[in-house]
Formats: sequence, C-alpha cells, structure tokens
Amino acid sequence: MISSLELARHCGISQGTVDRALHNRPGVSPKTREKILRAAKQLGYRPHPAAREILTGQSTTVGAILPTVNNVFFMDVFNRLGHWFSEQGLRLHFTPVENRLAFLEVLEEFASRRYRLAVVIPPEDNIPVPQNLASALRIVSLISPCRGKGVDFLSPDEAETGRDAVRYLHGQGHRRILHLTYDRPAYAIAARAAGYKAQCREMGLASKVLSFVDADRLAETLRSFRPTALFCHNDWMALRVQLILAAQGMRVPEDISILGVDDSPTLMAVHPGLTTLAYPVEKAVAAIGDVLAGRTATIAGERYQLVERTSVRKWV
Amino acid sequence: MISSLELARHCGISQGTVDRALHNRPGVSPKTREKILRAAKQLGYRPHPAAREILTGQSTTVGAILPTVNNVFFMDVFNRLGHWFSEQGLRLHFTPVENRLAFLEVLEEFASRRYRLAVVIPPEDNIPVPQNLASALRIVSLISPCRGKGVDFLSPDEAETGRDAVRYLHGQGHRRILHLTYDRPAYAIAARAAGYKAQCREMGLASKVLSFVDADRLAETLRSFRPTALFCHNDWMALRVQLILAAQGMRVPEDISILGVDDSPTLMAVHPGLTTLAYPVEKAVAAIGDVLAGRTATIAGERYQLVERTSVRKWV
DNA sequence: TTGTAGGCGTTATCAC
DNA sequence: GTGATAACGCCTACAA
Repeated sequence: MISSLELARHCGISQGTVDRALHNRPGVSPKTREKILRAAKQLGYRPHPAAREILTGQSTTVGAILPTVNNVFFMDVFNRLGHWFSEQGLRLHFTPVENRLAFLEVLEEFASRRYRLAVVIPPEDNIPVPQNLASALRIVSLISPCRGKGVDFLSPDEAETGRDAVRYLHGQGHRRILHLTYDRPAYAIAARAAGYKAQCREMGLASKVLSFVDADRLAETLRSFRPTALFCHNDWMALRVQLILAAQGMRVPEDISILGVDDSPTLMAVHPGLTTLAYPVEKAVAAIGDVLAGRTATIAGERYQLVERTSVRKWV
Repeated sequence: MISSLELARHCGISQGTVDRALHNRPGVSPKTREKILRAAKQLGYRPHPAAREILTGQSTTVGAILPTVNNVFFMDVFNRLGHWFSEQGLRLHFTPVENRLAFLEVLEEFASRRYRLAVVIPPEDNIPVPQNLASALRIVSLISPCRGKGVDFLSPDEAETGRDAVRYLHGQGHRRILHLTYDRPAYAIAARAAGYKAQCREMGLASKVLSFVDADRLAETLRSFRPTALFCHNDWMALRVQLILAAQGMRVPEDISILGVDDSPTLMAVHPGLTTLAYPVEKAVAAIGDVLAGRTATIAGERYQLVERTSVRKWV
C-alpha cells in the first residue's frame, strides 16, 4: 500500500502539498489538487490512521467489552451505542471476553492504543482494575461494577427495579409472585432479588426466589408455591421459562403471567408478546456522552420503564 | 502516558537498551534489566502498538464485521473465531454494521489499518467490493457472498443442506414437510429452499415454503398443508415457531416435529431440546486459518451435521 | 554491555 | 502556492 510520500513523488511534488490537498486545506492550486486527488484514487492511497494517532497522541476509537455468554441484550445495547458513536465521528471497537483475565488484557490493549474511552460490561462483578490502568484509560462500566478508583459505574438502582416489578404485578391483582433468576453473584441479580423481597414484605405478600431454573425445579416450585405471576430476572430467562411452561401445557397469560426485564429488541423479534421493564438505554447513552465530554455522569436516578404487551394479565 | 524514550531518560540510559530489556532480548546486564522493568511497571509504561504497526507495516489484528440484526448465531461464530485467533496471538476487532454503506466504510477502515484479514458476514448479499479494496485487504466472507474479485466466500453447499433436512425427516417417516424461512433475498435462504424443493420432488413428496412467518399465516398453512414436520431455516426461526405453536396449543414433538439449522450455542442454552443441523464451525475456522497462512481454502464440500435432540420424533 | 542513527507514515511549522 | 524539516513512539542495525 502506498504512502503519502510515495504519492507525492509519483506526482512530482512535495509531501506537504499532498497533505494539504488531501485535507481540503487552502494553499493548493486547483490544478495541483485535482492531479493529486486523481492519483490518490487511482493508486488506492489510504492514510494510515496509526501514524496520525502517534502524532496526535489521541485515537478516535472507543473500546467496548462485553461478555461472550447470554449476550443478546448486551449486543443490543452496544449496537445502539455504536450507532451513537458513529454519529460523533468515533468508531466503536468491540471485543467479547469470557473471563476476568481476558477482560483486563483487553483493557490494557485499549489503554495502550490510547482509546478515548472504554465502555464495558464486565464478565463478572467487582473485577479489580489496577490504578495505573484506570488512570491511563477512561472506563465506564454498565450492568456490573468494577472494583477500583476511576471506573464509573452507570446503573439504575436495581433494587428499585425489583420493587417496581412487584408494584406492577400487585397492581394487576397478583398476590403470589415468584422471582426467577440466576445463581451467579452479580450486582443486578442480588439487588433485584433484594428489592423484590423487600417490596413483597412491605405489601404483605409471600415471596420466593428460584435462582437456578430448569424444568423440574420450576414445575416443583409451581406446585408448592402456586404463583400467579413470574417475575424473571431478564427477557432471556422469561423466554426460557415460557418454553418450559409450554412443554408442561401451561398457557401464558391465561394460566400464569410472565414479566421480563430489559426489552431486548432482538428477543422481541422472536417473542413479541413479552411484557417487560425496559432498560433506559437512551439515558445510558446520554450519560456516556457526558463522560466523553469530561462531565461527571450518573443514571442512578433512572428507572426501567414498563412496556405492557400480552404476557401479563389482570388477576381477579 | 510515558514513551520508551522517556522511560530511558528516566533510567538515565539509552532507548536501545530499554527496548532490549522490554523484549527480553540478550545484551542487557541483569541489573540494568531489573531497573528498567521496575521503572516501566512503576511508571505504567505501555508500548504503543500503532508505532510498531507503522514500522512493520503489519498489524496483528483481524477485523470482523457482522450484521446488527438476528445476530445471535453470528455472535456465536465470532466468539469461536475470536478464541481461535487469540490462540494465534491475533486480536479480533469486531464491528456490527447495519447496511452496505457502513459495511464498505468499515472495510476501508480495516484496509487502511493494514489488518491481517477481514472475516465478514455481509448485511446483505452481493455487495460489490471495489477491486482496490480487495487488493489492499484480504477478505473472507461467511454465510453471504460478496461481489467482486478477491473476496473468498467460505460456505457449505446450502442446497445440500435443504436436501439433508428432507432426507433426515423422510427417514423419520415424515411425508408432509413444510419449510419455514425468510423473505429476504440471500444465498443461504434461496439455496436451502431450492434444495428442499428439489429433494421433495425427487422423493415424491409435496412441498411448501412459507417465507414470511407470523402466527396467522402459520396457523392457516398448518390447516391447509397439514405438515407433520417443520424444517426451519435456522434455530432462531425454530424458536419463534415453537412459541407460536405453543400459544396455539400444539405440542412439540407430539403433534408436530421441528428441525432447525445452525446449532447456535446461545440459543441452545434457552431451547435445549431443538434437533438441528449444526454449522461446521470447526471446518470454517480451519479454512480461515488456511487463508491466513496464504493457502487457498474452501468448505464447499462440508455438510451441516445432524444433532438429534427431542424436537423431532418418528412419524408412523 | 551499551549508545547512536535512521526510518516507518503523517502532520504542523516555517521558509521560500 | 509550494517545499523542507522536525516530530510522534518504536524497532533494527551498526558502532563504540
């Protein structure tokens, strides 16, 4: 591949003039500019971004990290982010990662490339981020927090999410609400379950959390707890549960109601009837914009928004 | 962030010695090496990959492009690829893209960064790739072909996939097989449907393709065509169909059998019973390795492999 | 064992 | 309007 110096030589002029022409800067005669641009196109000249980055010390790339598993909704979030960044003239470079080691390695890579920002969903909670990494690279984490100074955690109050779920289902007349979730130790999982329990208690409802869901355990819990509504940790879980219920001959929402969380667009394409609490993506995007602009940001006061479809019915 | 020259000055020695120490090359006294490494760690020195890339003219990154929609299985494929590349000391930089314009822009970016290879799943079929792009960047496309010289298309014979589906279901005793697919113009969609039809004809079976699936159209076609088995274009479609069937009170596989294609790990986590034809990922990965090594490669002779689970039953 | 010099591709500056 | 030069961070080759 040809360099700007070679391009200059090819045209029989200096590199400086070539540079001015390529960047539409004044100080080049129309004739020369024309000649240069034609030659550039013909020879397939492409500026090498790495050289610019060395010179300016700044890259125009934003790094993203997301876990390799259960990544449907996370992909949706990052697609939205990528769209927004490209409007800002930034590129989103994203890397899936499966454990804390790879997570930190990729973060190191982003730092050494002088990326403008890293937006990450850590593969597990509270990965300790070394001080020198966080001071070299601006890091924003979503969904799960990191440990260590200098990493911004952008998350709604997830206990409130659990409470909102109970409030909504209670408002629909449900009195026996089962919470289905995962058994991993993660902020959102623990906080939503805690909010769910607290709200049930305050409303005088029985509560029960099933944190490892398979067909047998679900069937058994359905028999013993007799819930009329299922509050699932996320849409993905809701989908899984719906398939299990279907195999057992139960109808949704006739026999039982299901509430998800996230409002993942990808999942909605396959399961359009799911009533869910939508993650405030736009607020998160705006907050990340603030961080980019050097302002402090938070979405701690934001709520998941209810999107009513057909998987929850009034219980009378 | 500190440079190797600054690091050298800090230690009161030359840049060359620092370089040798950092790369564990001979020619540095243990004492000096020790001092340099300690200082590097303490000052948070990180080599700037961009500088190395300029110097060597080669990057160690492989670019990946995948469409933003229906990307669950594609994500699975790229996760597998990323894993393999990292074993080779390469990084996978991947970018989701929603249309042909963005697709070509990202490819340009990869080319100008001198990436080793681009592995892409184009957002639509037959996007024309300019000659000068393809000659600057090695491109391998999966799933959907590109137009233009120099882009390798790595794909099994998809007509054969359609035939294999029919052969298998026929072997299980099914005589009325409905094919559910999408109405986008895409190689795999058209080829599988063609293979399905041809094989049905050769076996003397009635054939029917429904290429836009919603609850009403499916119900109506079920009534009129009375299939005993559904051959779905992919697992994602199979999942959607299973949810629709469940809502209509049909049981799988008691009332009707379902066959998917891909064997997407992510989907299997939520829908573990789906019998499916597995995409030959390992062969694709190996072929990409061949391309990287400069050899020519193809997977045209490979087949999707049947993975029997519980969604297809013998029909008597 | 260590230091020096040159060059990779780009851009900014200053001289002509 | 154009050309020359230096600088960014790194690495290789060669000299001390």
